[in-house]
Order: sequence, then structure tokens, then C-alpha cells
Amino acid sequence: MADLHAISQKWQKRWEEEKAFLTPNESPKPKYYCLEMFPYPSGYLHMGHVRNYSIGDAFARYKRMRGFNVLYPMGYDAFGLPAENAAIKQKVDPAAWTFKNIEGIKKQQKQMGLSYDWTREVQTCVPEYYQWNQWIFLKFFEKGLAYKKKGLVNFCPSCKTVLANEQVEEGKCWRCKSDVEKTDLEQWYFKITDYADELLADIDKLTEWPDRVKTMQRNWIGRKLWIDIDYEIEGTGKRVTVSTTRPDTNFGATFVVIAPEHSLLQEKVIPPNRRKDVEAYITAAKKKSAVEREAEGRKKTGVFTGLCCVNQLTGRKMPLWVADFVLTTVGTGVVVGVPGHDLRDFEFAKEFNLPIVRVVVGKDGDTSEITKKEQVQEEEGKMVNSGFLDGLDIHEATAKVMTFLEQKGWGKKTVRYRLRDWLVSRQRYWGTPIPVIYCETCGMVPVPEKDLPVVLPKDAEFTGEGNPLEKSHSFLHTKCPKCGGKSRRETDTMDTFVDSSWYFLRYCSPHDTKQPFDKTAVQKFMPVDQYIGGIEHAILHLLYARFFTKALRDLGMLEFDEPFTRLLTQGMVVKDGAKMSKSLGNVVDPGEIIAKMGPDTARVFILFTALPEKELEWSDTGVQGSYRFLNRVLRLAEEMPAFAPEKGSRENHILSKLHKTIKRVTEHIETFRLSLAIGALMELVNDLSKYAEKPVHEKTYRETVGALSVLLCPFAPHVAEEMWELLGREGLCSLASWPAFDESKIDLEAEAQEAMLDAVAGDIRRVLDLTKMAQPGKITLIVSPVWKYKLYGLLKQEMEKTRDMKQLISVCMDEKELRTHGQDIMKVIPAMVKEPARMPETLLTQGQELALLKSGAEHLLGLFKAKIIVESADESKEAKAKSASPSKPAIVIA
RNA sequence: GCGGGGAUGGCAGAGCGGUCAAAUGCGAUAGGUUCAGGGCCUAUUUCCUUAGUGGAUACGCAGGUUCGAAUCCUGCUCCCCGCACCA
Repeated sequence: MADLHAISQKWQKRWEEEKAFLTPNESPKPKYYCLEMFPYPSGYLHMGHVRNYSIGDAFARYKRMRGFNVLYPMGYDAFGLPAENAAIKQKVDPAAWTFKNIEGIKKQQKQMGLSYDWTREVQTCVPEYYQWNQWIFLKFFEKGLAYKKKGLVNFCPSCKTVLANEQVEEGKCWRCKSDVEKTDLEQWYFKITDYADELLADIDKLTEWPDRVKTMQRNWIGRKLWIDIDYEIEGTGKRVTVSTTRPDTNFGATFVVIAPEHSLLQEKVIPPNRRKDVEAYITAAKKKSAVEREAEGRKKTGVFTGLCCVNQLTGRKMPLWVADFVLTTVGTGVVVGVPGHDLRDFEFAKEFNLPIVRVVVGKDGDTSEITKKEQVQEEEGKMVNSGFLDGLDIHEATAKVMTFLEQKGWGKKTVRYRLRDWLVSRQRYWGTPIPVIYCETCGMVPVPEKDLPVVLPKDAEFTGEGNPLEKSHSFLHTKCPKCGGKSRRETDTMDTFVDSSWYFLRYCSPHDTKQPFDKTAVQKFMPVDQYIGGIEHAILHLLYARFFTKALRDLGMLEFDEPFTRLLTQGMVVKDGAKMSKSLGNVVDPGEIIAKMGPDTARVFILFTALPEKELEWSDTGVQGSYRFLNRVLRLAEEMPAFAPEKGSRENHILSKLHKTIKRVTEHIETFRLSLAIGALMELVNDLSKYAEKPVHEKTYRETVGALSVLLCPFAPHVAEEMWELLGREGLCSLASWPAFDESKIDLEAEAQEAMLDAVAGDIRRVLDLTKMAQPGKITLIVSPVWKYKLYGLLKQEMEKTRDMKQLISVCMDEKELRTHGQDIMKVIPAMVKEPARMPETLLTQGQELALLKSGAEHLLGLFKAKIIVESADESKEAKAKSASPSKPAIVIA
């Protein structure tokens, strides 16, 4: 077995020496931007990374060989908590820790033989990069897209910082999984909600994104038409505004529920006799965390306020309750209870004995009183007991009652989003300082552009208590840019997702010192044609990057709306059914595989074993298989077979196979079915090995193996280069052009079948001759049922309609029929009928051609009112006797 | 609960109306190899039959459409993955 690791080192050195993969900004070739989500440098390369880069590199290499000027860069998302935690625990400088990790991961990436243009490397933790975060922040601030406000925020007690809504998963911190607390704090936000409509609408433009991701984003943005309805609170002169998306069921409303945190409850509206109970409930509810609420399940709690509202539609008095299942963050924080048609309302009504009214009859037709939760009809049905809405479908009813309520002045339609503004400030050190100063006299002052960057101080101390920036004197104290007076800096830093929201623009002009990116360069390379990364960023990063793109466009810096044209979300790498993790002990170190069996083995295994989107189950024997495969391929170039002087039918076969393979591999790479592309290569290798067992035509063999090495290059570039060299080819295989496939070569195989087809055609001719003199009912056609008749039904139908050959042909050639039955087949018919002996040039397989011939024969027989009997060949000894070749169908004229 | 995706040979995993007993890899069995082992090579790997050939079952279960279904339709069962007290 060859030393694939040594081979890889040899070629990596060559690539570097020859600067093989640099991307010029100016090039006559069309551009192609292929990008992988840049990694957080945690210190080691894991299989998920290897998979990500194997996919991306294969594609980038393929596009490069197709003649594109491929921008394929790499960088590091280098700010973040782990560095700071390391600083606290190990007393190291977060910067030093991060740079060390970057060097480690980069070394491994280089060992993989990835074809990045390393001169474009970007690191987000250096001032040369993050000053532009600050610059963009200032631009956003000027436009009102960055603002500070006090409000209920998510706080992670373990990370000691606030989190964006997108970073809270099931009430827990996305990074450390601690329970998130809700606290009232003043924080910085980006106004992503300004773009909610466009972010939603433009999802439709993302035709090459996975549906899953698009659905998740749509749901996250959550645009809905609501109606806010005002109810008078009896005897108080006050009003309460409920909000709902389902006013169709309003005739069934029997109570109103208000969230415990609602401001109305702070006004003195509660009757004195109820005040104590209500206040006790509110206090208890506020103490409960989101997780505690969840732990209680759906069990409903609540307290009656002693107040009532009146439903204008029915005149019904509706008691006003306080309950914690109603959330202040949704709608107006007050809901109208329709227990017949909302499960939560039903549970609440059951708990507190509130009346339940049916206003919808569902598909089940049940009109009885609603007493069980199975009867609660939420999704579909027709209105009943609802006055002017009766008989309408619930959706029609919704529209009608909304308009009605608005006309009456009782309600107001409102579009609401689930999406909230992006909370970007973090109380941590290792991030981009927010460029704002607080002056004792002038108040909040943004740092002037000329004073950027605001650099992280070196004198910070990492105690684990509080934000180190708050205690760094060199950082904290400064002069007011306006009045020169005493002032202090903002100590919050930016969410690291700010860094990753525009890094793909920076790659276009990575060394620009005057601006975040050069507009001309960006205009040239953007948008990213192919983006590859994990599904875990379906909302977070991908939504933020889309927002940034639109915001920067409105600042006049970009001229496109969406950053990523095509998105591939790769699947996870698992072992023994679980995600690889240190704690489970099922981690396979890529470095080890690379050292033992070479990077190409790892790459081919990963790409071959599963389609990129799917989960990949790690298998050590599978890795062995890939290793064997690469050795077999390499041997094709190492060990030349015996040569024969002449070309023969075997050459036809191998060339046909080669061109079929080129076609398949090309199509499979384009559609990211990389495992199938490699499978096709394996087939070719199998055929080549067989071919090489006997003496081969040298030129054909060398050409085929040469083409194979080019086809292999995206997946196993080092082995491909080695083969290329062994074959004595010039230059680098990586820079060779992608082979084109030749349809006529693919058809070569058909030639081999010619003799047999001639024989069949001969039979048809005999049928034709005989039918001329045959008496109706005297001709029997015996056909083996092995051959299936694609056109059987069609022709049989046509036989009944027409006796005219020309007419039949024109019917057969009808466009609709062509579409239905396939152009390739249909175009054969006229040629065959005209001159049955000569087979037309088509892409038909043997089976299709024979089927066609026979259906043609049957049709002709039909024209002469002959009798056709189709039966098994072996049922007729005569048939068997007359059949010259066993694989040929028997056509017998009796 | 809502939304999305699946169920194919011993395993993983293609195929998405006819060239399918079904790519490719793994595993298994037999044979070969200047072969210790390993590696490498060849053949076989649903069942029945044959000298070659052929036939019968098969692609979660039950129906349906079609000359023809792993592929299309309907129902069922089971699995996975997102979101979730969003009114």
C-alpha cells in the first residue's frame, strides 16, 4: 500500500511553491464564490470541520477546473467566550490563547490539502477587522439601526452576560445550557425588526436554499395579522386591549385573561376585596422562571380580578382573570378566552368552571356540547352560534369579523412579528468594544470615526467576576470627544454574531485599511454562490447575515439583497448513533486518520459514505474501504498493463464507460450528490481493473486513467496529482480542465449490439413482407415477455383509431406524446417504419430499442388486421428453436 | 400539539414508471496469490432449477392506477428531526 500521507505532503508543498490556488481580483474568467462557514478556533479540528471542508474543497476544486475564477477563502471567528474562560482558568491572555489555537487548526487544515487562497485569511479578533465592526456600528447608530433601551432581557448566569432571543433554546443558554433568567436591563439592540417584512418576503428569492431552513426562518420571523379589540372594564372607566389572530371564534368568548406582568394591574383597578389574592398571585408568578413554568406543564393556574368586560358581539359579561399562561411578550399580553376552540382556554375554563360555548363545527360534524379536550376544534370547520358569521368557513369568518370589528371602531388590525430586535451587547471582554462614550456633561456620545479603533486593553484582569473592561483604567477613562470633559467608555462588547454577519464581504478585499470592504471587489465576487455549513445556523447566523446585507445595502455600500445564493446544510458526523463528543468518548481524531492513511482517505470516506446533507455514521471499516479504493486507483497509473497494438470492442466499452462516468460525475457534483459521484468513479475503476487484466490499447488506457485522475481530483487531490505525474502529464492536475463528455462515445456500446439488432430488424422486415400477403388472423407473433413494451398501450390505442401509417406517425410525434413517452423513443418510430433495417442513432438502451421494434411490429400487424399473440418464448418450442441467440427475443411467424 | 423528513438486501446507502434481484462500500463464503498474519486479486452472497438458460418471491403493511410499480395515488403502522402555553 502506498504511503498516501507522504504523497499528500509532497503535493501540498508543490501547491504552495507554485501558488496554485491564489485568486486574483482581476480575471477574464467568470467568478465563483465558494464559502464554508468559518470556524471558531477551539484548538483542534473535529470531524464536523473535516466534513465541511471536504465538501467545500471538492466543490471549489471542481468549479476551478470548470474554468471559474474561484474565490475560496478561510478565516477564523475568533472572538468568544471560550478564550475568556481559558483566561480565567489558566491565567493566559485570551489573545495569545486564540492565536495559538488558530495556528493549530490552520496547520491541520493545511494537512487536508484544502485549496484556499490563504493570502485572504481573516481573523475577527484583530483591530484591523473589528474596527470595522465599530465603524458599521456607528453607521447603524446614525441611522437609528443601533439603539439602547431598557427592557426584559435574557441573562445567562453562568456566562454572566445577556443573550439574544435567538441564543435562547428551550429556556437555556445556547452555549452552556444554563437556565436563562429574565432581567430588566438597559442594553444595545440592532433594529432587525425594521427588515422583518423584507427578510420574510425575500425568503422566496432563495430558491436554492433547503426548504427546512426557509421554513425555520419564516416561523422565526412569524408575521401574522392580528386584531386588537378594546373591551370596557365595567365600573372602572378603563379599557383593556386584547389581541387575537382568531377573532372568528369571538362569539364563543366567555372570559378574558391578562398576564401577571401587565401594566394595567399596577393601576389601582382591582376591587379592594380581590386585591390581596391578585397581588399574591402576581408575586408568585413573577418569581417563577421560565423553566419552572415549563416544569408545571400545561396545568393552568390563575386568579379572578373581580372585574368584568363586555363582549360587544354577544353582550356577554366576561370575567377578567390573571394567569401566567398568558405572556406579556405576545400580542398585547391580554387574551380573550374561547374555551371551545383553544386548548389552553379550554383547560383554563375546566380548571375554574367557566362556561364553554361551541361556535365551530369541525370535519367530524360533532355539534354536541364540548366537554372533552378532544372536541376542541382549532384548525378547521364552519361557524355556528355566531350570528352573521354562521355557515362561513373559519377563514372567511376571520376576514369578515375583522373588518366588521374595525368598522365598528371596536378593534384594530395589526401586523405583528415574532421576531424581536437583536440584542447585541455583551458584558464580556473578548469581543468588539462598542464605540460609545458617556460624558458627564454631554451624555452618550458615539466615538468619532477618526478615533477608531477602540482597542481592547492589555491590562484587563480575568477574575471571573464581572466584566474585566469595567476594571481596566486604561480603557475605561477617556475624554469626551465633544467637550473634552471627563467621561468613561461603554464597557459592553458586541455579540460575536456581529463579526460573522459580514466577514464574507471582507474576503473580497481582506487587506483594505480604509474601509470594511472595497465596493468594487465586493461587487465582483458577491453574492456567495455556494455557502456550506451546519444546520445549527439556520436562524442565528443566516438571519443576521441577511439583515446586515440589507442594512449595508441601504447605507449605499452594497448593491444586492441577499448574501448567499445557494446554501448547503451539511449533516452531522456521528459514531455509534451519537454525535461525536469528548464526554461520550466516541471522538475520532482526524489528525490520526490523516497521518495513517493520508488526507485523501479521510476526504473520500467522508464524501462517499453519506450525501452531504445527511447524517454520517463513522465506520472504521468504511475508512479502510476508502483507503483500499485509493490504492487501487493509484495502481492503475503505477502498474501499466500489457499493451495490445489494435483497438477492439473492449476499447469501445471502456470509452463508453468513461464518458458515461464523466457525465454522471459532473451531474452529481453539480447537485451535490458527492457520494454518488464517487460511487460512479468506483464503477469506472472496477471496469478499468477488469479491462487491464488483458492487453489494452495503450493510448486509450492512458487517456482513460488520465481522465479518471482529473475526475478524482476534487475528492482526492493528492492521489490525483500523483497519478497525473505517473502518467507523465504536464502541470498540475488540480489546474487541469474538467473533461467534457462525448455522447457519441457513450453510444459506442450500442454498436456492439448492432449485430443483434440487425437480426431483430430482419425479423421485423420479414413480418412486413409476410403481412403484405397474409390473410387476416393468420399471423402469430410470439414474443418473450422478458421485453417490456413501453409503447404497447399507446400503439394499441392508435391502431384502433387509424389505419393510416403516416397519420399514426404524426400522432406519435405529437408534442404531448413526446413529452409523455420521451423524445428519444419517439424519434425512432418514423425511421424504423421507413427503414426497419437501419437503427437510428439514439440514446436508447437495448431494452428500449427492442421494445420499440416489437411494438412497431405489432402495430404493423395491426394495420393488416393480423392476430397478435404474445406469450412466453419457452412455451413454444418452435420459438426456442428459431431463436439464434439466447438473449434475443423470439419473433416467429406461424 | 404544529411543521418537516423517512422506512430498500446481513449493515450503511443509491435508485424515484420499463435496460432492477436493485449502484457503491462494508460484512460473509469459497478460491487464487513467491500468501505466516495482513494485504491484494477472482467468484458467490433471496429461494427453486439449468450445461448455458429460466422461474418464483422480494424494496415497512394493506389496497389502487398502469400493458408494466422499489418508483405514482390512498389508507395504516413505525422511526427521526425542527418549533412549541404565539392566543
